[in-house]
Amino acid sequence: MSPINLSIDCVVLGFDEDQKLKVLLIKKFINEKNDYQHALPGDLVGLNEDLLTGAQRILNSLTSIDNLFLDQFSVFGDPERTNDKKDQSWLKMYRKEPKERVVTVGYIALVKMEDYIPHASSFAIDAEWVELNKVSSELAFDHNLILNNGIEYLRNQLDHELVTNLLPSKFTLSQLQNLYEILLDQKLDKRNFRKNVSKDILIIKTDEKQQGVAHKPAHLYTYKNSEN
Amino acid sequence: MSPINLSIDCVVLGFDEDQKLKVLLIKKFINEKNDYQHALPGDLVGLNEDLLTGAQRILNSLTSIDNLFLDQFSVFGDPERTNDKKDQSWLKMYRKEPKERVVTVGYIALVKMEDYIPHASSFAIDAEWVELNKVSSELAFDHNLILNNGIEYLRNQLDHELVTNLLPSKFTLSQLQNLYEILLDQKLDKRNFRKNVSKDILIIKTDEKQQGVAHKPAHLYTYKNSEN
DNA sequence: ACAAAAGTGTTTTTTTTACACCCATGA
DNA sequence: TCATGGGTGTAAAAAAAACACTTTTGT
Repeated sequence: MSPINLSIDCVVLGFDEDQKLKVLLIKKFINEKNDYQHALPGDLVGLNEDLLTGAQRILNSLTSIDNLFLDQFSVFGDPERTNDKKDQSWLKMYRKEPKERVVTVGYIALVKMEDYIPHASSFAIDAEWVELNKVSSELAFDHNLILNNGIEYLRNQLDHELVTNLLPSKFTLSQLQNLYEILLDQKLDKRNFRKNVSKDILIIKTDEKQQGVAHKPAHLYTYKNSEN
Repeated sequence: MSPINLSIDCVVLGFDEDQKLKVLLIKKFINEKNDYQHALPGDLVGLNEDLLTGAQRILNSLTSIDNLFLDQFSVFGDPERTNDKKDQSWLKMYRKEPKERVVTVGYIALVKMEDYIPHASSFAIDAEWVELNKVSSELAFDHNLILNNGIEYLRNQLDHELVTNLLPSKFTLSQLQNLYEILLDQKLDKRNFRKNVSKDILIIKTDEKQQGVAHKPAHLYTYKNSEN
């Protein structure tokens, strides 16, 4: 019998029409008085469940979509990570052994927010997208740390395939650049950006153009997946 | 009660006079008939032990040196990873619940082999340095995978501080280059290598030279730690 | 004098960065 | 005709790669 519990916490990032990068947080009560706190969606790993499968299960149960990207980025094993008063308060409500240590594996996902229909899972009273710069600095457990680590990891992993997956199947280069800028939180040079994109043989110019925009319509591009 | 056990496995790399990169493996009996197998040094995490502390403890108990570098690189959580016949045979001898799942965190260390005095820990009948290309493809559990992942991670982490730590406090640039070549398993251009090194203000030329070599003696350099 | 490793610069190529104007459309 | 975002190329700078001969020492 080992008193170390293993959990997975998912940093689920999405972006939407208002051009903000958001993270999916759940809201949960930490006592009987309706006090609540926000947390990353996460849960204990199933007894016989592979970690990636577990991450997918947890993510899917919270977002009901297939993930576009899901990657393990770190383990958080500070023995004190669940000992904060608020965290203990919550654990006492939901876990048989609230004092047992929980080591958690961080997974990061990047999803199309428009595809997402949020529904809160068992102990979550709400699941909502929160702009990154509006995220409380007092998330449950060490979730602020996990979130920051996850974002940093993601920024190092960005590539055209991953990013185009967040766009409609036909997209403009400005949409793509804009998305990179949001994800990296950094302005990019338009001409240099297009020079790079043009070297990627998987990004293909279609015959179509934007319709009904009050300016010169942009060409639409598509990402050619290697299995196509 | 969670039946998931958490362990740490250390990929401890060292190199020595014969200019080979080696990994520290332990040898353990897998039955009563003196059949044995090799494995990475690893053990269960202490109940209340921080992961890095645990990695240091396990490494230290096996090598009796302070580590120069120790970094978490991945988690291995395949529920089947301990189910191989040989592995079960070993687990039956040493664990109360051999069928319980074990999730392991991979740590990588890089040490000066000359400082190392191997002594086998409890269940290890031997601890020895093995050349990388002579490592059995049948290490315990998923240790071949862990080893390969660790090496790849390490190669991406190399820098002058880390590498000079493996050398005597005064070293020649050829020694340094040679060490990079061993670690990267790749030849480097001498002039370009020295050009890079010369840009690093922490690598300092001393007044001394090699003594008693049958060729032009090389200058000795030293690495200036930021705390000096 | 020879063997062995030390030491040294220049050129080419590639990659990255900086930068400004005309175009097509809808309102 | 105007406002809006679309689209385009070149030059400079920086980084990376290729490449060969002379020097100093011990034997």
